[in-house]
Amino acid sequence: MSNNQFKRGELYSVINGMATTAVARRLQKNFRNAGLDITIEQWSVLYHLWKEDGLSQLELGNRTFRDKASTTRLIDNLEKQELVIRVASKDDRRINLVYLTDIAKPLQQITYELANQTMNEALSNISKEEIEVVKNVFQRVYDNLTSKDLS
Amino acid sequence: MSNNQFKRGELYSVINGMATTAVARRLQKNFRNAGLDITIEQWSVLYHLWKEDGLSQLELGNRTFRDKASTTRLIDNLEKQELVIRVASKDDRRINLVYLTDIAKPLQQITYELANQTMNEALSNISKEEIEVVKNVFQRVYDNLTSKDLS
DNA sequence: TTATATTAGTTGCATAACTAACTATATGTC
DNA sequence: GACATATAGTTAGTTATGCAACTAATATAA
Repeated sequence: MSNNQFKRGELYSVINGMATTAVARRLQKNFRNAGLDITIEQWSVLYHLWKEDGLSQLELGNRTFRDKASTTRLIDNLEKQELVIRVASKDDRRINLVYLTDIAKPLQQITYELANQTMNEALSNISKEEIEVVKNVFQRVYDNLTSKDLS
Repeated sequence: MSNNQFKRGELYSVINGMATTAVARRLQKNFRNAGLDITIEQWSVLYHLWKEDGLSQLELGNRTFRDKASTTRLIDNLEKQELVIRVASKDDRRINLVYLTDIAKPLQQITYELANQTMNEALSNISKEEIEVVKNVFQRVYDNLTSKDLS
């Protein structure tokens, strides 16, 4: 086992455990402290609906990197909290289009502010150039692992 | 909301959803294809025990970035699969020391190989310098969010 | 030395993840 | 039109996560 390989193994635990978990936990805590009763997973769905309302469940799953079973239950919970509603598509009745309710709409601004605030804390003392490298590396990692699928 | 801030909000979804999830899923798949019946979360615990056997549950939680409740249940499952055993410390009977069993020990080599192989796939075409930047950024993100705790 | 506080671990409750098997609707082919 | 196939979503089963409240053991302080 070469030294280079071992370093890559170490990187795995860095990537997967540490920083992203810390960011997620802090953002969740900031939501809670602000009296917002939503999870960051629910927020990730709302985030895409604020950008484009009325997406299908499958499209929401693609954009948030979830399989369809996970997406189903997240939307179950969002619907229970009356933040979204499912509407069967008229063109294709297999498809559920997901729409924001009037309860969800005003949450956009406050949650964006909390997310920005959290990222500012997380990324203070980190340069734009470094951020660009991270984004770029992550995109390429994603591409490396999804282009040729194993099944 | 400044343009810079918005970019940081975008970064959050990149960091948290995409690449790390893809790496975790691929590694899990590679374990399964090799006939290994362990989760990557269980592996993260074994990984630290292979480096240093007989850690306390709390110490294992610290090293794998989990709270003590999650650690308890992860070790419950590892114990059910007979991969580790709990031994009460003689010095302080509140403490459980966690030890690898003879079943777990031979898994080290094969899982390291699969992890390295997965990271090689994930990081092909990514330079050492870029990897260093990512590691460094993640360490600083973690430090930024854990030095001054909110509670 | 007894009362109080701290620490390590467990348990209950809720949310979320993935796989595999399932239902229902649409599409394609003969 | 009928049969096979593909697609969107749901459900069952298992594992994992976090918070809060709890127990048991140890340390501190009066």
